[in-house]
Amino acid sequence: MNTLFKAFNDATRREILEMLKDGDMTAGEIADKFNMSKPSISHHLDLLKQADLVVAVKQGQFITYSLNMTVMDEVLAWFVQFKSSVKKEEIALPKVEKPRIRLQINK
Amino acid sequence: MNTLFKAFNDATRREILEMLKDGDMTAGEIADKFNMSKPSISHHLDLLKQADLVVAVKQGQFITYSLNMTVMDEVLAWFVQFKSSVKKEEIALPKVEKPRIRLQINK
DNA sequence: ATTTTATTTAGATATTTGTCTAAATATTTA
DNA sequence: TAAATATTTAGACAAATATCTAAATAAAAT
Repeated sequence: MNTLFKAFNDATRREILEMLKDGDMTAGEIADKFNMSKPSISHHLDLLKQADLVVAVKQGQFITYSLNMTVMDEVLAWFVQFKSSVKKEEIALPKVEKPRIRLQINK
Repeated sequence: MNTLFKAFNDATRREILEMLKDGDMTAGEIADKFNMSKPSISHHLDLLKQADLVVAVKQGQFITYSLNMTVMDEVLAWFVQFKSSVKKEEIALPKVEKPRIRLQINK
């Protein structure tokens, strides 16, 4: 889970994932969409790969990246499981406020 | 989403969330469960609060933390939406391999 | 009123992360 | 075989992060 959450914790990487929803892309095509050096994008792709969120396939001199939905499902499952295992608390009764005004009896 | 993913990107913070599933806890109770200084835990609680994942309520000298499931639902929705908007690709036909052996006719 | 208890804020520091440029690798084209 | 193209690896550096100790704040107990 650690590697997975780390992968998600960056706007560029999340954008890459969003882009890959519409179909596979080569490293170069991905890099062209960003105002960032190719080595930087390469590094982001590496982190996504480490997290198993994407798969890289070498085709000649190109490397095509595609989404791995299996892992996406795992993350989803983590959240669903989390939600379902939350213990419902008794409804907390509203606390009675300390009165700001009180009856004063002067002798 | 940024603040949210940042909050999730730490094992200690995820553990705190898991702990709160079983019921509300004070800052001190939470800190006692970790081998880490109170200021550090306080900092983690602050990030969880910024992400709206927890709510802090001061009760006398104690501060009680509880889960905010609303935001959990938002994250879940993000993943569900992501999944549902993935375009299905045509099934890639297996590439025909370059034959390693071929019929040779010698004159 | 003073001390104790619960918690946070401030400031310092080591580690991790994101980015860059330059160089290396691998493949295709001329 | 040499040049061009696609991509990664290596190394440097600044910014962000997680952690700590010491000090500040605020409420409760003595």
